[in-house]
Amino acid sequence: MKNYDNQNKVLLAVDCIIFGFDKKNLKILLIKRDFEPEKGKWSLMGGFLKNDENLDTAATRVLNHLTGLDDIYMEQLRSYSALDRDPVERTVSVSYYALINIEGHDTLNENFSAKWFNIDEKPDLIFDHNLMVKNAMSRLRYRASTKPIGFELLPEKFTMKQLQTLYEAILGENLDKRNFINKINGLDILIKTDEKDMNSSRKGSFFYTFDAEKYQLKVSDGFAFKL
Amino acid sequence: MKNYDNQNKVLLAVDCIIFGFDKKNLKILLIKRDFEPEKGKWSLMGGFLKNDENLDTAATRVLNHLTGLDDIYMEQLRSYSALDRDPVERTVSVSYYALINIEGHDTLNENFSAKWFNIDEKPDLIFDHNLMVKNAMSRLRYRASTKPIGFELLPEKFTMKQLQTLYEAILGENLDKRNFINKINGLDILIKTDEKDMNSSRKGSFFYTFDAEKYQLKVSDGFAFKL
DNA sequence: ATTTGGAAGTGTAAAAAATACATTTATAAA
DNA sequence: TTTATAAATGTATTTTTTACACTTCCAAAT
Repeated sequence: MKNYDNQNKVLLAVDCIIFGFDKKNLKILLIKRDFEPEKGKWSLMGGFLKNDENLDTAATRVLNHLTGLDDIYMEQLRSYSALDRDPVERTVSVSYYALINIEGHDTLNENFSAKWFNIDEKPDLIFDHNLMVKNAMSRLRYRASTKPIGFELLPEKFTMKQLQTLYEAILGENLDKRNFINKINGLDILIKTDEKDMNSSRKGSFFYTFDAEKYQLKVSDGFAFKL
Repeated sequence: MKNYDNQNKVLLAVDCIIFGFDKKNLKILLIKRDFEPEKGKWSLMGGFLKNDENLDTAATRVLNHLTGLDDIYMEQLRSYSALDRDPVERTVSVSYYALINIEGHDTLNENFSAKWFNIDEKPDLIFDHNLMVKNAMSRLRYRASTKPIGFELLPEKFTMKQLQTLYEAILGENLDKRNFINKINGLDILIKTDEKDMNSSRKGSFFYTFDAEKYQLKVSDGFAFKL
């Protein structure tokens, strides 16, 4: 047998839910369609799987094409295969989410009309993209409580307040400042620098950095991140 | 624009990780390939997506084809797309897991050489199916602790011991009998029948049933299953 | 009728984790 | 030097989780 004859092939796409954080709000990157159908509506950035790449590669390519960024945290979510999900042609799509530290990396490919939206001000999207975003949010919430992926969204140096604000945005609830700090400090994976952010207050607040090496060491000693 | 021209199409398959429980052991249903390549090796049950069905439908069809069963709990897991994962032809596969109450439902389609294996006696599988099973186990563990899916694997009436044995098999660890019972009873979603299972001991142990209605009511009141 | 063996059934104390909560401190600007 | 404002800090309480051992019930054997 040389190949699987007479089986239906299908168009396979990837769609990226791109999350970012600007020190205050959790954001999502969307593009405005400038072609039919649904011209003028907002959508996720996507692309078709090519014969010479796997899905992770395709998702990375699509993200890179829009943002120019490499080495971004991405994770496959799930497949969407409703028969009529794309009115143009039957297409199955696999969603991925990406976490971007917006700081400095806000230069987007001009060929797309892309825009960052606050997650709670997201416009209505085409096809089943609203559902994809909803599912991505729920995965993000889960992941953020079991892996320190939150740090992917922050600049190298961040304040406790920024970290807490980010987690509040992800979890969608307010957290008690003292309990939050106690818990984070208990994890023992942050380094307190001697620099201060003087923008937010007169007193200034210390910058921290995430200690990836220490984190990895702890993980290999059986430590499991749990926020 | 009528369709997406010049884009590569791909074969899309579903592969099913079929879990069962026989009152003692967590099991997985595998089929023996009677064609090349890898003839004689064990594999997951799978099939190709057809043009007129979505992935859930395809997975349900594949499962039904092998077991004759309908109305089985299935959940999509993830996609596997390595370029060389199937030596015959480039194929992307979406894995699903199913939970079957083996009790009485052990008649399998004779056209496949299918066999139930204890999960810890699983043979080596073809392609990337070992990885699929590993990932399915980890999803099963997570789901079993956040949704009462364990009950899908049990017959309508079951003893506390059977339920505990099942959860031990899923979680891969021994649980304290009293703590387990206290926790389950605390959930208040079981009905204690006045029948006893006289097979396991002279004293006999009471049968319980899962109260799906009560569970649904509690869920809509904001209750979240957490074991 | 009595004994026996073995799983079923049951509760509590201790430890750990999560939560609720209010005052002091540092600094720039007025 | 006063003031305004966010940063920083600790503890008591409640809830959850864990550890742990004896009694009960019944069929089978005597």
